Amino acid sequence: MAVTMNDVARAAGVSLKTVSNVLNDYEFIRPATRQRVQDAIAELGYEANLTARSLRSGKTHMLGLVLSDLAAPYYAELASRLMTTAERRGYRVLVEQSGALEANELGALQDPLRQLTDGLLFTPLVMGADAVVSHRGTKPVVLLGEHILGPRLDLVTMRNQDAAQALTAHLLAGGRRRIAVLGAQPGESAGSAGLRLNGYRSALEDAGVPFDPALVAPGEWRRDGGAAAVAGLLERGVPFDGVFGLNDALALGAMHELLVRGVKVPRDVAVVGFDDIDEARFSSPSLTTVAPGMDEIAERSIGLLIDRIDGLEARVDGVHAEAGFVLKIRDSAP
Amino acid sequence: MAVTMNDVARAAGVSLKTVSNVLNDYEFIRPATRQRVQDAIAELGYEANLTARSLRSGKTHMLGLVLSDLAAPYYAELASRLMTTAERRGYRVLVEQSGALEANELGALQDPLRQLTDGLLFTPLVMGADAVVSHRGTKPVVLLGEHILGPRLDLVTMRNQDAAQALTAHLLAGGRRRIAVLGAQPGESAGSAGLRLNGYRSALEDAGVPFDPALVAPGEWRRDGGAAAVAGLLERGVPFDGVFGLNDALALGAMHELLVRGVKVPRDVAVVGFDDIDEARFSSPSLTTVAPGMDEIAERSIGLLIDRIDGLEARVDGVHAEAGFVLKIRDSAP
DNA sequence: CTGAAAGCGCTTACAG
DNA sequence: CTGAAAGCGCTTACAG
Repeated sequence: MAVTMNDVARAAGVSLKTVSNVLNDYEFIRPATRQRVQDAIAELGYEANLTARSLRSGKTHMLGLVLSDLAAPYYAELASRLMTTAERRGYRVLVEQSGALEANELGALQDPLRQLTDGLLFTPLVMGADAVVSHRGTKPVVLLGEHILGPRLDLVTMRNQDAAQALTAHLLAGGRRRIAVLGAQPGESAGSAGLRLNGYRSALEDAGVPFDPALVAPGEWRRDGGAAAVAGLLERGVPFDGVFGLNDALALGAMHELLVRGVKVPRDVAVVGFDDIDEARFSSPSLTTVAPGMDEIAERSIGLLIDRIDGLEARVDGVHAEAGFVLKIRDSAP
Repeated sequence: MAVTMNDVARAAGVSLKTVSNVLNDYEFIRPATRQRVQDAIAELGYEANLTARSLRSGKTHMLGLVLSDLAAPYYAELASRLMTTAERRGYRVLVEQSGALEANELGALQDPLRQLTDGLLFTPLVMGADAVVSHRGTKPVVLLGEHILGPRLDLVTMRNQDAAQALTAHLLAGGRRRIAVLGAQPGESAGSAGLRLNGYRSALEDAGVPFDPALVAPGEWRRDGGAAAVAGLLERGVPFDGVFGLNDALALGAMHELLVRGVKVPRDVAVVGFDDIDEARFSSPSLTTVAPGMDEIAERSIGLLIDRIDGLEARVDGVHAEAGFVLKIRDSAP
């Protein structure tokens, strides 16, 4: 079998505890003793057994990450960054996909696999705040996004409303007056969709442009959802000269559909998205969008979660953090 | 603390072993006994401690997945599918990014974290076969992709050469004669790049078109790599009427760069990629590419790895599996 | 069919 | 500064 701490202790002529002390950087060890132990470790090629360590210590140094779909570009980029950030802090990330199904979101929260993590980064798309609070268990949970806002929940988010308002204002400044919104219900006011829609409405109001619910088209936040939503508007004969996809995937799908149907972008219709995924720089035309501070979101959510795990952050109320955003003006809406 | 098996045993009036038997679906238990145990489990809300189970059994029911970058669309889509497939078989996937750096690839292979997995899916981009063989350790490793071909290594791959040949033949049939290749060195013959380049050359040969090394441009397999590679060709004044991006990201980046510079696609230059990522359907123009059987790759690699773990697959030589491919003709190269 | 015991490889009070 | 002992919560031979 593998080399154990016992083997190391025997080889170094010390007790188990002393080996453990060396391994855990305990301060008060005689240098000579420490050296003997380290030599024995090197010679035997000893490697700590992580499972045994977890069983005894109750710590795993893993963080869970629950998101709807890792194949969605925004989540893929976010997950990649979260993993890099966590690694720098000595943690690994275990990803789970919920498919944006309420049963799976609840399942992820109650999954026995949470035993293998010290805390959870959770992006609930359908679960309500109360349900999260009552099922989150005893380990720290930090929410990403904003479907859910509960005073008792930690949350790291982006400036959805302000960024959406800035995007819409940009379209209005370019002379657009009938701006379709893709990915929301007309009356929606909660969650990322609702907040972004609010921002859109504020910008309209500021410009004295009336809100037309006929311009709001629901759709899955994917490329095919954007294509279908814009196709629906065209087929219903709703006139528009701008499109705001509530995320880049929606906007890119919509842009494709417009171009296929011979509608020129941006001449006939200007298009903007939200997220600034890498693809936005390389679409044709390139996509005007907003960069929601993904690095900051990754940094702060990992930091907050680890602080909760370590007990460095002990506020009973939820901590709320919000990243800054940057408008990215490109060719789809110059 | 949490409810343990001991608590359950006491509540049910049986021994620890009997509880364990019930939990592990041991066959020969008196129905009444099983019932009493199950009632106790339900009543106490007992949940098995996965760490303790792993420590004792040596199994974790986790698979490692090492890839270069989770934010790359092909890998994001692959990882998503591998996770779904593994879950159906009772396994979870722990992802690690190597950044395509040899040190990180080696690090992933030797990472203590491998203790937490029963086997590894590994996509080496720079490591050689010998290095993998000598550092893979004792647990099963299945390779994805083909930078590496060693008779002693399990490998699940795609038909790189045949698919590349079919794509190139399609461009040739459309009358293109000077087809640039992005993402390879002119003399490359190993790895995905080499195999795809071989396919390209076979198709040229079949058509009696001479191979021109000046048409082969290296570049990172990303959108920006494709844009830079095609810009280089244009600036060097190399004439071409077709572009084969060795993956979709390269092709999409190149297409963007061409369009920005006023080169019409497909009129002036036809563009094809490789992978059939979701984005390929929604670019403008949509991208002609090849779907390399990702579902099949996910299914077979997970299946093979689990068979190795369970000892159901015991061949000493590496098992090699190859998924089928489908050409996707779209507007960038009709 | 079920039980009592050992042990997976660590960390953690408790002594000294 | 270091040691001997207990124990985290399971599974696994070994008996019977």
